[in-house]
Amino acid sequence: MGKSSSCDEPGPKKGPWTPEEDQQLVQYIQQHGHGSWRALPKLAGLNRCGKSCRLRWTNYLRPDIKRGNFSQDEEKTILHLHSILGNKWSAIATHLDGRTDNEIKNFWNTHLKKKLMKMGIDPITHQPRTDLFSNLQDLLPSQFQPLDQHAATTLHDAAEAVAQSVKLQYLHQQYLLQSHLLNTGVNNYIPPPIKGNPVSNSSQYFAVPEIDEMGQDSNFTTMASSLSQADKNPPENDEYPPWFLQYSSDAILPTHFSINNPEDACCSTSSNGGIRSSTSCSYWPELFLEETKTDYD
DNA sequence: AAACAAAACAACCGCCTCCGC
DNA sequence: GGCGGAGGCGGTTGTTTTGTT
Repeated sequence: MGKSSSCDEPGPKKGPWTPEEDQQLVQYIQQHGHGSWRALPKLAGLNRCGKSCRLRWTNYLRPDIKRGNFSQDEEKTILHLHSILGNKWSAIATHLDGRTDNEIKNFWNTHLKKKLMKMGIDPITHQPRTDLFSNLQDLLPSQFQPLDQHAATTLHDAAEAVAQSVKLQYLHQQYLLQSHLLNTGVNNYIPPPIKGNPVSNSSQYFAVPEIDEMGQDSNFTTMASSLSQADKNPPENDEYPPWFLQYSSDAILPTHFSINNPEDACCSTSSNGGIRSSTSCSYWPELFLEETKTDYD
């Protein structure tokens, strides 16, 4: 720590590399190998510090570097590995041929992080952003707070809140399933059976607003549709990533709301004068079970 | 077409770990 | 075991490119 390096000394050029410098560096390494990075600049006739040369070579000039946009598969791999490894860019890079840690890091910071946040997922923990839900609660008028006895009389606003909640859950579920799919290498993943009382397999249950705007792809739409089907070949519990199981046990659908507008959300509700109601959600395995409320009166 | 903003990317910096002495 | 040099890593900054008004 605090040691001087060749880069700390005054003299060596900094900033963007010129094509001539690139050529000099490539030529030297091709002929002699890089050897000692510290000694390389002098030997190659470059007015750069060794560290700068190493970075330029490993991040840009190396012949095996893959340029261009990240593919869907690469994106999924990064998401999955990041959920396990965190910001260990070099470790992640070892799983992606031709991609450098720097490139992956940049891609994460400029694309994936924002994408996850947009989906309501904390990019650090890969868990749902609970702050969104607490904010949602804050936004509700006081008469709609969960314990309020009269909340059920204003179903429309409550349903909107649930729809938001459900949408975020849905988007998160997409993410989990994509990650699981990647993890298991299964191309036609059929989720486990749905507990409770699935309402129907009507397509309306997949009409979640703004899915396309949130980066939905057609493959996943197909997979999501399969969620309403009967169990065919469910994976064993231990095949799920740990965070999937944890999330599944932490269903956060508000329990004192009722929905009277199923096409606005992914749930269906039967109600009894707005006082007693039940809500069934049909396509999140073990996540949205049938909720029956009887405590209002 | 110009100005400005946002996004993307390359490069730098400080710190850490490893390894030889 | 301690020290110091070299290389590596992750965070951050600076520059360039692209998009928008």
